[in-house]
Amino acid sequence: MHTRAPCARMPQPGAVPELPEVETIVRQLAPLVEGRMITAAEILDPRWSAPLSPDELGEALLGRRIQSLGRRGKYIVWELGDELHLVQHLRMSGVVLFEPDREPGHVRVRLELDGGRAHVVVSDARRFGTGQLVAGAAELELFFAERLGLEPFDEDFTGAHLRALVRGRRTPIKALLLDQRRVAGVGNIYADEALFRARIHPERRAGALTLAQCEALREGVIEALASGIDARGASIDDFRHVDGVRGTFQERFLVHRRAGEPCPRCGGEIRKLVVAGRGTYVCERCQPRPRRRR
DNA sequence: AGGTCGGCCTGGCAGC
DNA sequence: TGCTGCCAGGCCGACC
Repeated sequence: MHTRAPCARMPQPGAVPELPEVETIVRQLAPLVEGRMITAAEILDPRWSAPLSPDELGEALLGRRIQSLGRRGKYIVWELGDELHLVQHLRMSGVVLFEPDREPGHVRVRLELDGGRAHVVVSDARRFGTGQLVAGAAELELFFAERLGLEPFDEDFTGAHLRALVRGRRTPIKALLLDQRRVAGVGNIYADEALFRARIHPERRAGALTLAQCEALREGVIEALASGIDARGASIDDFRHVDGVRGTFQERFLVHRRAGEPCPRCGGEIRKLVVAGRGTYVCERCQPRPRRRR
């Protein structure tokens, strides 16, 4: 049992890795693993390696040199040479640790690098995380093309681009933001923060947004994500840096998980709703509720 | 074909 | 105190 400062009003459970959390991991881990060789690979959970068996995936990783570590959406991409890639997703509770002081719980993967000079451990309490091999540069492109829209920091991610994405869509704007095929990397936390910044109600019909609102939303998404990266991610429950340290973005949430607290902009009360099946936090004074229509 | 919903999974919490 | 049950939530596939 490690000591943990008792935290008043600490919401549980939570924080899932989204773009800023994955970016934080990749930035920290890349210089520690790039150029190193995988000299042992132990996969302890067949769900992680599926459809390959743990042995098959372990075998494929063995003897590979890590060329580079990158991110696309919420995926971590391990480039292993000869156009082979390990595409890793942390899903709900995945954590990647480098040389952990203590053995963490729920270890699913253990990589030994350079004959034991370094170790990487993947821990994942809820077991949704995955690692799959994608062979070929074109195949990797296709893998992401089928699953992910533009990166929010791509220069083509503009208000006009968003306007084109939402056109004719009747789904709530929050559901659209959470759809990785439309916008890559935004999850529940950053969707709430981005919509608050843009003063748009999460239940607003996507297709009803004006160009000006799409431009504001683009700004909101980028500012929320950049702020999250700057704070090295949010740790409510599971998320940790590669050295086990917590992120700090949860301290900077404007509305997310702040039901009952005053809005930082107008002082009105922050409310919790359910939108697209997700806990959703909103200041309905700053983000006016859409009029009922059909 | 766009939209919605259930399943996967488990720690932690509420409720009794 | 200890047990049960319920919830979160990314992504995928089934369904309408």
